[in-house]
Amino acid sequence: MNTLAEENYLKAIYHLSLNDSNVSTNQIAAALNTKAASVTDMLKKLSDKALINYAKYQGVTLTESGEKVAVHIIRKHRLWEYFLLEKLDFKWDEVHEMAEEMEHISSVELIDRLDKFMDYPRYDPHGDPIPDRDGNFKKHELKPIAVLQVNESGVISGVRDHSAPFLQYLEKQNLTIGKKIKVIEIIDYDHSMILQVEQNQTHISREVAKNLLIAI
Amino acid sequence: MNTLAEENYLKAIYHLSLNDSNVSTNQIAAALNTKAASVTDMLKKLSDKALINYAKYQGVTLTESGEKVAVHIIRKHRLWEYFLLEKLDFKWDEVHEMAEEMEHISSVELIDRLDKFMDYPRYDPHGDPIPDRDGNFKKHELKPIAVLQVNESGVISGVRDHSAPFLQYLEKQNLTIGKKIKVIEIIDYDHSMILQVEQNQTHISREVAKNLLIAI
DNA sequence: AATATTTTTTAGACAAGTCTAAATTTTTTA
DNA sequence: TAAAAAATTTAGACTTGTCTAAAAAATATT
Repeated sequence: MNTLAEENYLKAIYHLSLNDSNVSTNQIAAALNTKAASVTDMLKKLSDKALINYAKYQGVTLTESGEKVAVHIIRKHRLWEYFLLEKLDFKWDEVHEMAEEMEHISSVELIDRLDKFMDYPRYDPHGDPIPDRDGNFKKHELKPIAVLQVNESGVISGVRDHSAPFLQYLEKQNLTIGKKIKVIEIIDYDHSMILQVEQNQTHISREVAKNLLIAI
Repeated sequence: MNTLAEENYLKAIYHLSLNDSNVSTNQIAAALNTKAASVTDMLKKLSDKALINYAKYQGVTLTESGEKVAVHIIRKHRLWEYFLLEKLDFKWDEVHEMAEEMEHISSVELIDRLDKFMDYPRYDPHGDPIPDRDGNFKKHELKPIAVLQVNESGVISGVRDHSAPFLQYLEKQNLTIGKKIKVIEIIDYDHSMILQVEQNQTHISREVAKNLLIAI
């Protein structure tokens, strides 16, 4: 098995790979809140274990087996998040930190039974897809609200920023998963947007519009 | 917070304290499958953190705060065991290993909600009492079947050995928590016992009789 | 009570994972 | 395209938790 540190590196590399096919040392260092030198050390270890493709100064990609490990960790993370929300009544901004610890529980049988216990949920509380036991899942086709034009609408289906402050803000604005929104106005000056959400209108910054995702 | 290693030491010391008020370095080493020298090193750290009372060559006891930490870990362990058995349908011989990992999940709120979710169970699948959130629980008054005389009976209420092989053996012999047993005969030669369990009779060794507990 | 045995501690070493500071490579810019 | 800047790696060090071998203390034995 892999150590906790190794698992966290693989997960970080996986997430970063979604934006850039080749992930740099500095990106990983920033994601894990550590120093570039530490990352280099770990990349050698992961490379020795054939979990990543690594050439000095060239950045990294996950190997097939590295990706498999990463996806399984993400499966565990998202299933535990779903459990915390659905069964233990936590709010969507509270579950991430706990799931960060729980995702490292090793038993495969445990996670398969948890999956069954919850009747095989397909999406976690933040709208992210939950991989099945074979690692398969729909990479969801979402786009940020920021790309919408005036009068266009969509259904809130995910978030790009998973931090508690952002989620708490969304909760307060009633901008939660499943809600239908429509763009009423886009302010030229700062590209902020006025949205119709159910009976109310909300004014959101471009920053928020870029981090809130709707189904295509 | 305490490290994983520290938590495991505290838990081991707690369990050993139930038999001997003063716990020795070698006992801890045996319990944790490590070397006496390593134990000495850790005892110094735990002593520095005021979690144990330690004087060279004299063995250790837990301080009040050390015991509090240990009991909370045990609370987590037993609640997770209960969850695995009741909600995920694992068998009683399968839950211990997983709970060894899960007991280190740190969130107190999580464990309190898990407790509520399961409606505040008082005993885990092995008959051990589950401490409440304040660390209170009935230290149960059980005795091994080995102390019974012929014709005496009791209700199986706990085990002293929590290993999977022992539990699997008990399961096969139908000697599970809640079953009523009666001593039919004690063999002089090896002190093995013949028990009546429901409609059947079972012959158990003295070894087994010492590790199977009944309510007083 | 003196010696032998067992238990415990100390000393020194190692692996994992991290760090700072310096060196090297790559990329950018003038 | 050569110098400057940024990114990355190397070198050496530190912490945690572990180990083996040797020393010291406690306990048991004769």
